[in-house]
Amino acid sequence: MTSSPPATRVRKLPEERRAEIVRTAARIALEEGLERITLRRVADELGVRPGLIGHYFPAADDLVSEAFAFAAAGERDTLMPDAEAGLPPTARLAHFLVRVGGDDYVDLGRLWLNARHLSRFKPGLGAVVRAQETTTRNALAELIADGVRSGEFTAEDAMGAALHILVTVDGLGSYSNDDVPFDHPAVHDMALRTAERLLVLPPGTLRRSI
Amino acid sequence: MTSSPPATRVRKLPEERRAEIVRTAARIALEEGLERITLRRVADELGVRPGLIGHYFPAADDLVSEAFAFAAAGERDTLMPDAEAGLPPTARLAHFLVRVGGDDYVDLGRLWLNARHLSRFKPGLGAVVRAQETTTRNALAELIADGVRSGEFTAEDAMGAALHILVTVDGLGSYSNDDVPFDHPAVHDMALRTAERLLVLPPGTLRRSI
DNA sequence: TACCCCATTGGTCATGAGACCAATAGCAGC
DNA sequence: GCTGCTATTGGTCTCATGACCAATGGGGTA
Repeated sequence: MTSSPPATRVRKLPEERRAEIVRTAARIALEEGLERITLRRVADELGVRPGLIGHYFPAADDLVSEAFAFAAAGERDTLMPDAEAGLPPTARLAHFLVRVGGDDYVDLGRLWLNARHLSRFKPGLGAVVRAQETTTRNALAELIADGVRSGEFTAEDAMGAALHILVTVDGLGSYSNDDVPFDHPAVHDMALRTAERLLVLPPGTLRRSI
Repeated sequence: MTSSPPATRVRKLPEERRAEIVRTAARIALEEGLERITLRRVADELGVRPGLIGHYFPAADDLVSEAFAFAAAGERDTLMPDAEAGLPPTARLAHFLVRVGGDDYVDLGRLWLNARHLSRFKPGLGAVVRAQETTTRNALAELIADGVRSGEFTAEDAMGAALHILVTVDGLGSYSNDDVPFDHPAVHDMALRTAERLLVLPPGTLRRSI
């Protein structure tokens, strides 16, 4: 009955184990929140001992920061189709904004809210958050600049337009944890409509371009 | 040396003690965050024993919710001058948006970020957050409706405009914990300029009206 | 003045966190 | 095949939390 489990000790390559730990922590962060990332919790998920996680991350906060960076970078790649994909800027922007406004975004919106708050207490996480914000901001500004060059968008200041759009996206993301968000026509597609106004696109262009 | 402090036991009226506890917890929340509200911490501030706080708040979460409600309601009264103050809608709106965009708002912006995130784990707090959002939303919509009635503003949908303004305010509030916010003309007075556009006011009207 | 309610004390207990460390066992290189 | 490095184990220690409770004494009331 009280047979202790085999406890067969598996030794992996350090990089492999480390990647596995970060990936697991990122999944926990997305599903349950950054504060649920603990040495014990990650260890349980991987079927190893907590001490091992501590071996790779002597400061638990570093694991939290890295997990957020991993999750945010991975999700951004999903949200913003690369220019290499061959899509025109209008379609790329539309993809981004539609997904960001859609139901699938709730987890990621929550994660950003989570990280932005937690960075108040964890300076390391704050640095990562700001770095991720910079990357997203630059990617969006670049996308807009592409559109201006191709004549699809009209904007004097691509970075200014990107910032404005992101403020709207983050503002809407503030309500990620409201189980019953306030329903009003003004908030429907607010990010899409804001982008169309800023880039001088006829209303409905973005949603239609998908 | 080891003289134990007198431990003079002060007995206060329940309502008085309770109010004192909530007020102290709200101050801690504003200065250090809602998660710093603990029975021990509040007890230390008041010079009483932790058990006493537990007596008034058998569930610690309820103290957190009430502290947030107290802080948010109190700060809103400061931010949004009442109609009774005799100020015209334009000046009242300008006061609100200037303060919300100013440096004094960081603490409150952080608190809202804090509460919106924490409500993921504390349903009771979530209900309070939504109630406070509703109150703010209605107050702003009412202010805008006043302005439309007096002919100062032009808006078909006062609630829609209020929502749009609040999304912008909350979006900007997302960056409350960034020690070095990204500096760009587009974010300067974004809330003010958004309000002027929505309410069909000449640019600069709001800031000038103070 | 005496009584009694209940605000307040001062503990205990269980839980879960991170940090730390000596012992162990995979596994690659000699 | 042996040896040495180190990934991994399995503990321990300390700290903070919330919940719970019996005893105490302040102060209004009879």
